[in-house]
Amino acid sequence: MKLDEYIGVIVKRTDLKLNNYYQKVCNPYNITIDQWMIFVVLWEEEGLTQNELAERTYKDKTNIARMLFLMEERGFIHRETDKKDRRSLRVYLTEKGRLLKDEVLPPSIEAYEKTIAGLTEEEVNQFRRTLNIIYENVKNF
Amino acid sequence: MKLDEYIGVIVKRTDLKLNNYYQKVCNPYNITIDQWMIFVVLWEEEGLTQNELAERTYKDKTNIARMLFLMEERGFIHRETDKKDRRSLRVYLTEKGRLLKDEVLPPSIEAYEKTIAGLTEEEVNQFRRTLNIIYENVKNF
DNA sequence: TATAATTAGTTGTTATAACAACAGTTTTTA
DNA sequence: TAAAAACTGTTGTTATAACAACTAATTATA
Repeated sequence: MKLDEYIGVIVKRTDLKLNNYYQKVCNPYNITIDQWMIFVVLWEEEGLTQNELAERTYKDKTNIARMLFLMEERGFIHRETDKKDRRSLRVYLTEKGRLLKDEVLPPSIEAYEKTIAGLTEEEVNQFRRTLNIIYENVKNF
Repeated sequence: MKLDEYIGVIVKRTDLKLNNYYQKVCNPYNITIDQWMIFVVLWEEEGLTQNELAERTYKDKTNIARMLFLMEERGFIHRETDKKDRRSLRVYLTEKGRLLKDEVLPPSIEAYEKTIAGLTEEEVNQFRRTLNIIYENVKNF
């Protein structure tokens, strides 16, 4: 079986390019693509715990912790210990982090449009469905 | 726009799980999933240069060099300077690397089957086509 | 043919991914 | 209610990803 026939290989190949592309969209704002993911979540809802952020971004809590450390250091977010459960840290945007939304969101959406250029809406939906089946097939291994 | 709506995000999410899955298939043989990719290429054709390997695995030549360094250290491959072009290193499997093929290939193919479980052949083909369009859309940014 | 440009691979740096082990806190349960 | 179990986040480690800067070898060109 040739390398390209493995679904994992072509998904990874595409993921890397998508990453590069979205990273370039983020570069003018000096954020990484993974920080961008955290921002997209926080722009919708602040005050999540690190665990909740990890779930929503499909990332490991270990790595989320380190990303948030960098984002805090750079003044985009701050973290507060939950009063009721002192194990949890709740994550809030700073003014700097909030202001980024209006700058970063338009080019993000534009990038999305370019990603699906040449595809019909039905093709995109079918793609999402199939990708989801594949995700479900492998997620518990 | 919600995080999950971005194609890049759901592709990455699936890629990570696929990676985890294939890594678990590789674990019994003490190789990483990225080393597995290099093996799959070398089992088909030895004597490629590092650049050629980088192209075929869609990886950066910098990273390929470091992966091959580890694989050489662990006795899976060896590298020989090309006689005609002394800049190039050609990569060959050792006996240890070659013997791995019969062990690793069957579970790899089995993993592929599990990946596409519940999908028709046409759905898989359509998925490959759409993924390819997305890849082409973003690869040059 | 001497110099410039290109090519192949390496080294250094910053960031993410996964996993194991750990500390402190909270919840279960015996 | 005291001990055990579960939970939240951190630290340490190994490996990959991307990029810039570099060495050495080869090819192009003036």
